[in-house]
Amino acid sequence: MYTLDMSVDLVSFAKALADDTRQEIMAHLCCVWLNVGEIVAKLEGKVNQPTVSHHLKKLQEANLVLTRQDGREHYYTLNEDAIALCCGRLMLRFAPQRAERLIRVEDISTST
Amino acid sequence: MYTLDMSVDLVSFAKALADDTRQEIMAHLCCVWLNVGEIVAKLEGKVNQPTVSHHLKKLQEANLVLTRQDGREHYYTLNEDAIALCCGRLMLRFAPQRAERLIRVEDISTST
DNA sequence: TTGACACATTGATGAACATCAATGTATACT
DNA sequence: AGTATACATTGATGTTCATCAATGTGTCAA
Repeated sequence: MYTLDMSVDLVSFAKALADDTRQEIMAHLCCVWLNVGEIVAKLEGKVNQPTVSHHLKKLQEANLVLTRQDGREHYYTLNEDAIALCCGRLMLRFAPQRAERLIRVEDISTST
Repeated sequence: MYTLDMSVDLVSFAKALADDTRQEIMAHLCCVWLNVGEIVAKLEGKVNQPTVSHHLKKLQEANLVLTRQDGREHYYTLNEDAIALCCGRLMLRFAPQRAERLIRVEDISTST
């Protein structure tokens, strides 16, 4: 059962997702831990390291990534629980008649 | 079964949601048809009519609202199908290990 | 401790965007 | 035809934001 205190408001969630580079980073972080250098490499010159760090900070502020430090290297991965919660709440709020057919409503808090 | 041609890419979807006023308008349009004047009234002076028209245009470009004209009045409501599709695809892409427990995967296109 | 490495932070710059007053356009009424 | 209504569009303005070069901070290795 998800509770509100681990949540993120839906505007912040949308803002965190509202950038092409950030979604590309997120796709690379799905189900795997990568450090910053590896992420920069995956982006193949599209952006530089400070830009990646900037986006990682934004994602962290939105609670969409988990962090682990190992020596000098900082590893990131997606916070699937938070993402699934936000997606579920988005659907409940803006597509409630579809949501009731698609998702396990009892697992998502319905309070605003 | 949803198909890709009615879809919206997930960055555009997020950008459409990435504004406080727009989400407030969307909340008012959930499961009900309202014309522009009624939406302006619901916002209680927060923004003016041109701003509401601007946001409605953005939502329409993102395919998140349906439109109907009746005389001089233009009515809007949420496009729940498109919203549910985008939420489902977001979950499949960024929280796949949660999505497989929560949603009817067979109803959502998995192609990129 | 000195040098190299991994990453974060700062400051500057240009682009995207929300907002509104003013105006345009289409519809309805008389 | 003429006026009023409902909404869209335009142009201007201030803000938010993505990006990068330069620099700072912490960690490892010799």
